[in-house]
Amino acid sequence: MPTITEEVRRAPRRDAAANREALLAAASATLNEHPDAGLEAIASAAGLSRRAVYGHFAGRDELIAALIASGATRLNDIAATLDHPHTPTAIALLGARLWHAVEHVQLLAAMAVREPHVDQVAAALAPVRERVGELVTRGIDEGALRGDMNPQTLARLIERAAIAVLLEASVARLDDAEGHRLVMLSVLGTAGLGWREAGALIDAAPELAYCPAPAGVGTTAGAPTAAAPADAETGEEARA
Amino acid sequence: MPTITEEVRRAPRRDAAANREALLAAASATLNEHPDAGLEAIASAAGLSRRAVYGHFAGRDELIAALIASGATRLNDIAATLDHPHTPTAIALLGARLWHAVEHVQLLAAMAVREPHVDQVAAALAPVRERVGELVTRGIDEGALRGDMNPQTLARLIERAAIAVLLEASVARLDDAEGHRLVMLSVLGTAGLGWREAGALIDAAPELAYCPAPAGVGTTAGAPTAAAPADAETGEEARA
DNA sequence: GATAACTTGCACAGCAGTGTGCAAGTTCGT
DNA sequence: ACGAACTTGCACACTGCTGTGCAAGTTATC
Repeated sequence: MPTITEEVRRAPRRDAAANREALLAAASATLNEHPDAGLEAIASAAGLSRRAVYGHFAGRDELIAALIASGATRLNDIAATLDHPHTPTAIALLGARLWHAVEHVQLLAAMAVREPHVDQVAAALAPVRERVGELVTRGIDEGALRGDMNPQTLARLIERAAIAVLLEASVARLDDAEGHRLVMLSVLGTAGLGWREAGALIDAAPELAYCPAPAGVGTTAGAPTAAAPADAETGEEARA
Repeated sequence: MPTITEEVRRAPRRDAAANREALLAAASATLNEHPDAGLEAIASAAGLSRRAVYGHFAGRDELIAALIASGATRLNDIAATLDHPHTPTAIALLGARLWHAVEHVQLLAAMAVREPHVDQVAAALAPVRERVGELVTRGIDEGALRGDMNPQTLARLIERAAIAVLLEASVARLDDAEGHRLVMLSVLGTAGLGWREAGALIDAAPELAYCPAPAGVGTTAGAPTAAAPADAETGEEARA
């Protein structure tokens, strides 16, 4: 007897939650290709009508807000559950991990420039920024990272370097292994390491080696023309 | 007697051209802060009414198109009138030169992500891309740049590294000298040089030294609340 | 100072998107 | 199979922008 307040109410239908997820997934996919896509496009990509969206979200902004929150959580988790005694390795590792969340990064990056959401993205991503800031400061103190610029600035540049590769991934058709290595190289280069040094570091550290996709899921960068349900890809699975 | 076809027509008023320039300048300033600003905002920033805009441009898109074209010309010129036997120096120099055209780069970068203009920006910027591609290829062949990635890819990453700094300039308040050095460091780092190596290179090459603003013009990054005419900045001056 | 060039203000049409209300349908849970 | 949960389709109001027409004003130029 699930009394909510004082009324006997039937449990919500299971497909409702499923549709909500479908909407989020479709929104993620659609907005990655057309960041200004309307609710119509998103809804129909999820196999629903525009009207149905308002049954799950208060409106467009709330839908996107949920998307941002979910993406940011993912990225923040990545940054939080990560460390390595050798700071450059830690930073490369961070880049590599981000590679496995490309779509999220791409989406967040797109929204970080679209007016209603700028502040929200910035706020939601504060933890990662914080973490990167720590790593960079530590690295500079150890003399393991470049000592010729402000830690804050360096942190932002590293962040942008990573994003640059992840965005480039959509243009140039990078396969998983390429992308994996490229983010690390780019990030390390920005961090001050010479290219041979960076390459050697990556090849030496087993943690940084590329291990092919765990299952058959496949982190596709080029999206499937939308309209593909693509269920479980919003907030699940996280293993080393 | 200025007969155009067969009618005697008075020469166009001089202030019309001035207003056109004012519009372009205002648009540049306004769009740099609010990339989605409407014609109303732009026009009034230029001291004109929205209606007057249509006397100079067919519409919003054409106004922006003009802006893009002008900005791209500037950047293409920079890339064209530039070379140095030492490839890394050439690349650093390119970065440094771009620093003196921050506003243009910022604007172009913003428009390169706004739907109606994506293709146009890409097309207009082809020459710079071409040039960067040449330099990178040359550098790799010489062994002066990193040899661990596709030239095309490296070129794009260097491009993005430069843009990253120029965008960061708006956030962190970088003064001219800082920015100048930072772009070069960032670009060289992405190109594969270690940070000490890059620093040494910059300090050694007199071409790369920062020489303060030529006149009292000042390439301000933080915009002057718009409404500033800022006349000659469309397509002039190019020296070695 | 006449006159064309240019600006203004307003009114209007149009478009694309959002958010709502409601009646009718479909589908899941019990 | 009943009923609630959920979806649909349509209609509508509303917002914020673009683009146009026109009459009346201002201003540079001849």
